[in-house]
Amino acid sequence: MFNNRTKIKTLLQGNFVGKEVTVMGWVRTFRNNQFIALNDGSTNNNLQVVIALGLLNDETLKRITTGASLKVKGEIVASLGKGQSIELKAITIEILGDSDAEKYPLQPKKHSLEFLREIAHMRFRTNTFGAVFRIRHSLAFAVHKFFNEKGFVYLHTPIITASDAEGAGEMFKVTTLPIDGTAPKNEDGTINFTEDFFGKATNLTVSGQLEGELGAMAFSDIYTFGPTFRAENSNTTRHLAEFWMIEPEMAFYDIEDNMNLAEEFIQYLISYVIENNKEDLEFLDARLAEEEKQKPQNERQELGLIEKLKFVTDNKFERITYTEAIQILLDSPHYKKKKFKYDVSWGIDMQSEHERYLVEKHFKKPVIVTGYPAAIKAFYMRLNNNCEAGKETVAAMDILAPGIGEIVGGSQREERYDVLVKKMEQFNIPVKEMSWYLDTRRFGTVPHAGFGLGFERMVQFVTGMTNIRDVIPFARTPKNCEF
RNA sequence: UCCUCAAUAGCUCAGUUGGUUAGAGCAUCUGACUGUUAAUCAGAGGGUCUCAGGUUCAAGUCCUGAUUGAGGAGCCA
Repeated sequence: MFNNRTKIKTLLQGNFVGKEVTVMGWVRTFRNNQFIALNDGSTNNNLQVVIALGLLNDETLKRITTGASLKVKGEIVASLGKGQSIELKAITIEILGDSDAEKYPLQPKKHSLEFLREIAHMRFRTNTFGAVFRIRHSLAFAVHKFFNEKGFVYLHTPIITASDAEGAGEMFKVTTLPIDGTAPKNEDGTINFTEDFFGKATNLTVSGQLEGELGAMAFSDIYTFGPTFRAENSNTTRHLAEFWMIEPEMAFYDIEDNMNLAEEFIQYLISYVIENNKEDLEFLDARLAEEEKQKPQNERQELGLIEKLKFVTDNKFERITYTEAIQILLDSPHYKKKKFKYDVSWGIDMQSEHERYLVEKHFKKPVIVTGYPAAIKAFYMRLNNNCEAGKETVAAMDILAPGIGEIVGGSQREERYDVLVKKMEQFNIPVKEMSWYLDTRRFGTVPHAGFGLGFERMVQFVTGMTNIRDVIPFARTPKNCEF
């Protein structure tokens, strides 16, 4: 029986002084042959275990090394030392698992994030990653809580898909055919997929949106939350080959409703973490402040992490149209001094530098941009009424966050059958293969909208971690699929 | 995929103009120390200088290529 122990979080929160308890955890440091900093992952804080002189023989003392796992029975007492309010006076100590100090990679010192990434299987045991992944959990839980409270249905859209019409980037192929060149071929030399497992070419999903729309046409409001795959050769701090995405889809919503929901959603998620991960946020806040100190003054963030999060929950997001955004850029001193690498004019797909300027320099808070040119956005986005010829726009919305860039991409969907089919033809989408999608527009079509939120980018925003590979347990990126 | 930069002890990094035996802090090991806070003090061990070529009397240092990593760009969430 192991489960009669008390978690360290519980001990530090409650009033246990004078009580006898059993704790289990891993040694973070062992000082003076007397003080163990024990951590069990329930909280960022350690419990100090005190060993009285003579309790253990020398041989056992030597086995208490960084990383070893212990079972300690003892009495909770008010701490004599200054760094903590309570500590555990050990009665018995059992070493559950030794940790060879010469080989254990984590030392009681600061490690670089790059090094910890290489030992991702061990990095959960550090303060930083402990905090990051407890927050990641809280965010995931809050996602379900938010939508459940609003009556949304959690829909599991497929991970293996035959639809290649989404156009959201390169896909990973899924097949059971041999890859050594002996796969069955058609007369023209292409692979004969009718002999493949599914009888057709299949891929890992790049988005659950199209299937999500089918659900919304019955349940009114649905959301998906699952893994998503992109085979792009992207080497950046904000892209992964395997990531998690949340895609709500709502019937009887227009673009305005969509924006309201997305804003409320993001603010809810942040508030949940502020309330439930106070210590983890405080740790990350201090860590970030320390890092900021290393930077030259003009590159430093104005707000600390917690201040930034509170600012986002307490203030409305800025809402502007694409046309207004372009005008702001054209009027900016930055543009007039020719500091943009890429030119600005109506119709361009805004570059990172443009989005960063709007969010980080001009507004200094999350910005929702709507009404993008139809030509640069996906086929399913609703064409706006009364557009000037040659300046057609769609009811798209992107939410841009400081430091992260695009955190949400969404739109009101094109519900008019004729307009949608015409759009698909323009975008070279095979109308025939997509008839299941078009059925929603044939039978009881309604105005509807939805968006996709990159979960890891959200975790980045909340934790202040600058590299997306540090907010997912085991990052999959080009040339990297360890563990 | 493109651009820039980097790779030296377990980790973080120094290594001068190409020159003799490649250094430091932390970690580890040995010893001391029983109210420590990434404990402290004394001593010791620890190197295929990423890999493959090349230039040179001589390469950690210069050149070419590869690999890996970081930052930026594109693609996007």
